[in-house]
Amino acid sequence: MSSAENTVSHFLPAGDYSLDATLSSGQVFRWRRREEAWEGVVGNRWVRLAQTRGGLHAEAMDGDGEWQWLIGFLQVEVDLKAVQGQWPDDPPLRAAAARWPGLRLLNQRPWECLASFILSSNKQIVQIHQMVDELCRRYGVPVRAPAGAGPAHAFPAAASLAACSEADLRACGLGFRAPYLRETARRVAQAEIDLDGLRRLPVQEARRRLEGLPGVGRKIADCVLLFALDFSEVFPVDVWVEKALRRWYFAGRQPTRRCLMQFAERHFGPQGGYAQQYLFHAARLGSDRSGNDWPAGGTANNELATAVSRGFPTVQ
DNA sequence: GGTGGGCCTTGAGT
DNA sequence: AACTCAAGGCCCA
Repeated sequence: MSSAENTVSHFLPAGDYSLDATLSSGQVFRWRRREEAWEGVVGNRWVRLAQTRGGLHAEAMDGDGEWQWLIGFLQVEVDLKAVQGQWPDDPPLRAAAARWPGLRLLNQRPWECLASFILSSNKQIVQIHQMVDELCRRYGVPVRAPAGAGPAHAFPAAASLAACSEADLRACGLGFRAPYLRETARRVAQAEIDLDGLRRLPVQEARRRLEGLPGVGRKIADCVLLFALDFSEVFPVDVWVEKALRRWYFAGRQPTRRCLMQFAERHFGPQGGYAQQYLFHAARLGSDRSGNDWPAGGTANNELATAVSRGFPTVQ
């Protein structure tokens, strides 16, 4: 029992969980690192997380003693080695798994995930943080948190954002995304689309319905399918992942974007989403300011990785 | 029917 | 102080 500020503590065993890699890997946009811990809000609960020996230390406000809301979000019970065992055995994935042990996919609530990624278009991660924070501060329900703690608002309900004017949303810095978010919020609030119900559909149909929402194209639909709707095979291709694929799997060739998508779908398999997260992390963090590429000493690795895609047509 | 380019807002980084 | 660029979507040729 923590002595501070009426919080309760819980230990989540997980030998291979990297809080730093997971919470900073661009899946979620409102976690804040404070001292040696991470603070955020899951649903309507404030929580502080810290890496400890053999697992995670969680601290929340007094509750009913149930922690499933957090266990489910963090996916601590997923067997990471088993997931990686379903990957194809290729050098970039091997190297990424070795360099970022414990990088995990989270399981987000669909509405928050969808809304956040509508805001992500053509924005850097820090800017997405700012937009989401401002939306939560203005339109999110306050949640109980220790005095002076990090974010203390739930993510705004769809109905709350649907009730905003476009100008209200632009005031949060959304720019041209404001009307997209407003209209999508309206459709969700009025049950014109059932986000949770998409889980029961074939992936192509779920994707098609998401792409029918304004501000949602293939990339953002795929993020929601993977990060919130349990479609573990979905492989979102953004600019970073596209760079990674071209560099590490198609060195010296110029595949079309469509070709890359087909290769990814075929090559990475039923746990392709997890593979994508590692490649994304590697592409984004793996090259330093001097321009050195990753994996280090990459020539041999690149040749091996390129061999993986050898014979795969780069046109059509 | 698929592809490529311009445009859309904003602010952080340089 | 400009200027570029950023986990894209949309519209058009």
